[in-house]
Amino acid sequence: MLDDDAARLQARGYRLTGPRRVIIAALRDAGRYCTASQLYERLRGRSVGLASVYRTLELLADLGLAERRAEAGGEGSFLYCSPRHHHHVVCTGCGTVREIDACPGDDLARAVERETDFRIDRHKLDFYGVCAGCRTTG
Amino acid sequence: MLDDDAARLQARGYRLTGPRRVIIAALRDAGRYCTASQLYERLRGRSVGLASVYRTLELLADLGLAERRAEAGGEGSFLYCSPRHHHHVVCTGCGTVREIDACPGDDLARAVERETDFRIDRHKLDFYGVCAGCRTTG
DNA sequence: AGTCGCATTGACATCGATTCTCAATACGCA
DNA sequence: TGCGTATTGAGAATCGATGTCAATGCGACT
Repeated sequence: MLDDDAARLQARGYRLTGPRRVIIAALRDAGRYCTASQLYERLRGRSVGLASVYRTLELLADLGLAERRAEAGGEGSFLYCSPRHHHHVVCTGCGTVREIDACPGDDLARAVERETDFRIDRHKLDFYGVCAGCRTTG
Repeated sequence: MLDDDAARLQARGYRLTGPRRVIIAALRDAGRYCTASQLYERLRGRSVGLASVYRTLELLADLGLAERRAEAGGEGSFLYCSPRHHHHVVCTGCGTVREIDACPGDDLARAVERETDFRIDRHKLDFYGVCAGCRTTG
């Protein structure tokens, strides 16, 4: 787990416990959306309870270190991500997710404000495609 | 319910039943994300079963006429939307959602392809802000 | 390094959303 | 209008997510 994450946890008064270290590391290393039970499986033998996985994922989402998504089957899944503004590219082949800097920017947000008379605060953008590895592998 | 929706259902071999008409109309008129039980409540007295609400929402999502989202509390919610390419503006005050034409376009997608070596197929963009009504109402 | 308070944990109970089951119904076609 | 079959409603069953609680261990303060 990154020092930055540890600092972020403790800045909010949370303790840096063993289970949290392990869960966060597993989510970060996965590099894709994971469900609580997937992480729980991956951590078998490390004596981490399923409830702690849920609690930690919830905590990360609250800290801005993870993003929650709706699974097709209704199961919730989480993606580790950095707290700065960024967007994602998701490989529809293998599920890998990468953060990107590309951003539509304020110009488009202002255009939307003119079109709708909303005051825009933030936006969320995801790209879907096929990564280099999945293209060559077939 | 719109004729276009009916055509789309039947083009895929699905029957245009009473419950489906009612559920689709309710979702469309809501103009925001709705959970199955919210729609079920709204249809009390019309003898529509909860299971049918779930089944119809699933069907709409499959037909591209509804978009699924993860609720904070884990409950799934659906938004009626048109099958053409579009994006959304969500009011963080009242929950109203409007479709917009504004789009980052292919230029940004190509920039992402250069940055990541992914082959981009599609993207999804949501704006969040406050609508005119919620600004004046406070 | 030792002690102590309290946040956190694991195991299991519980809750609640979603799906399954199945006989009854009604849509769409001839 | 009649028939075959997809669809329905009701309730059971499933399974993801959260609550409970005594035991544990993090970290602040000596």
